[in-house]
Amino acid sequence: MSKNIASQSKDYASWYTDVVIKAGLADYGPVKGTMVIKPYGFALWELIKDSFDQMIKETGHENAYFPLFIPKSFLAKEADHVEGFAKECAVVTHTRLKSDSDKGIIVDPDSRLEEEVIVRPTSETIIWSMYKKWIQSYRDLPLLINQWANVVRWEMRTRLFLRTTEFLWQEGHTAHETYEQAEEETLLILELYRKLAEDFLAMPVHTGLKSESEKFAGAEFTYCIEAMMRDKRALQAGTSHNLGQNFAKAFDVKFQTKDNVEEYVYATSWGVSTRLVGGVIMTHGDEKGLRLPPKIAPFQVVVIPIFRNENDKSTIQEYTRPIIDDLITENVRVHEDWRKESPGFKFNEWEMRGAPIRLEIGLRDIENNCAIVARRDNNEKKSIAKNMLTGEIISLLSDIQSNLFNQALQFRDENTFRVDNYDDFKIITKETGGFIRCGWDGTKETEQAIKDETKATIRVIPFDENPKKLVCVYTGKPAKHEVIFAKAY
RNA sequence: CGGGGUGUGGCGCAGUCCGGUUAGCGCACCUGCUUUGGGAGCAGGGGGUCGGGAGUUCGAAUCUCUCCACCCCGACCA
Repeated sequence: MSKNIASQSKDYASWYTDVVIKAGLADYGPVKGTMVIKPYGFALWELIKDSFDQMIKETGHENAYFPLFIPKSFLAKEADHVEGFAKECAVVTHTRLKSDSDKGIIVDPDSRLEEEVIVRPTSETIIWSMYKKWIQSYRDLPLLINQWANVVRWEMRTRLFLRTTEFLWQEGHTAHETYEQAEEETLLILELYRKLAEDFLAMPVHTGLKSESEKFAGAEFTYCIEAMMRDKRALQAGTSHNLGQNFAKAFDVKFQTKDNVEEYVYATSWGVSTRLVGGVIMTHGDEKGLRLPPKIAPFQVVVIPIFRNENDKSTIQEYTRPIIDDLITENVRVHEDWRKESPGFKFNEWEMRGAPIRLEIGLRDIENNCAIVARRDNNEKKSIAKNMLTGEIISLLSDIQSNLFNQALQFRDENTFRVDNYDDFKIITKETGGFIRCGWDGTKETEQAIKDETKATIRVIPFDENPKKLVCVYTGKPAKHEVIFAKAY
């Protein structure tokens, strides 16, 4: 157990906050609910971002940027959409401040805007207002645009990375000729999200459909990836929406088909956010702090030199230089820690910060022509000959990557329960925690009743569902779907 | 928005009940020396409108009033 952070098993919430702050990922901003993403945390986000950016570019998407400010009236054009976001919109009503002898600086009442402007909580409306200008013919389709941006949702309760007033994300907005093409796009992106989560973040996810009540405001269908955190709660890690013609109709976006018929465009939108960083922390972290999957770790290898004096220091520098150069040549992200702190202090600190591999090099190793390699995922530590180091480290990194995934998968499986009666359901939600796989009669009423009584919600109707022969866990009627219930973030 | 709590160097706290020296402790920070293979030691040093305002008093971190901020727990959310 670490000296500086709360115990994960005893106080999960404090553990999480401690790790985020003390590992240097983020800090609180001065406005309630805002956060500063510090360099180490931002490097982590950038690696996630770059991985996904490459995936969408490979599948024909292009990046663009739309404005932060949206006319208030735009939001109202799609009924469900406005309903979903109205309660959490930041609104710009004035454009000037002025100094006041009593109160210092005040909002200048003369600067009130005629049409108030909202800060985007998401960009469907402004993007579709533009798509109307850009789309006339089937030749303009599909239109596959993504943007990396910040959005603002004025939340009541916030938590670093998981729910902040302002957060960073990507939002893809595509336009298609047919419903089928939109559906295909929605599922393609969901698959990329699965890949991002599982292959890069080493975070196993369930893929599937959201229930009617959990879907995005304005969507026909919402698909999602859903992960289990180490406190056994669920985290929605990404969503992909088939918007049908809802926004096309709201913004009057029509195109001419090959047959010269006018038709509304079919749309999708999809997003993942900095919440993924929270997911990584809560999927892999342990009592010592973070454990970062090598593919997204800002520093895959941290070199800790062990020296007594300036003389030792230069000897070690000389010995270490080619080792590091070799790793860098192989595209390994290396960090050297030459600070004055003691080696023990650095060991603990880099363990807390989740560096996958620590490379210890002292005079003793130079004598033996080797170095000590310690892995964060399972605490193994061994001496490796100098000429074997690069190869060994590269294979270790991929080993750590898959080990973290397997550990997380095993944890999820151990905490997933198949249940066929409501008594067991209640016991698990109340005492055990975890995912519950069970039958559901498909009604809103049942879903709501279960939520009210147990706080568990339908996280996902998984693609691999098999509702035949199942009964609804609540009503006992034949199940329409097999679903996963859990308490969620 | 309801319930609870906390505001004192950068961080964490003591002191507040019962007013009275120069507001104290730990961590962090700076300097020097000795250390360095699992969170180093010693010595010296810097840093405070005690959340803001008003009041009571010879005297307020401490008592009164008031405002503000933040945190935790509940209803909504990527």
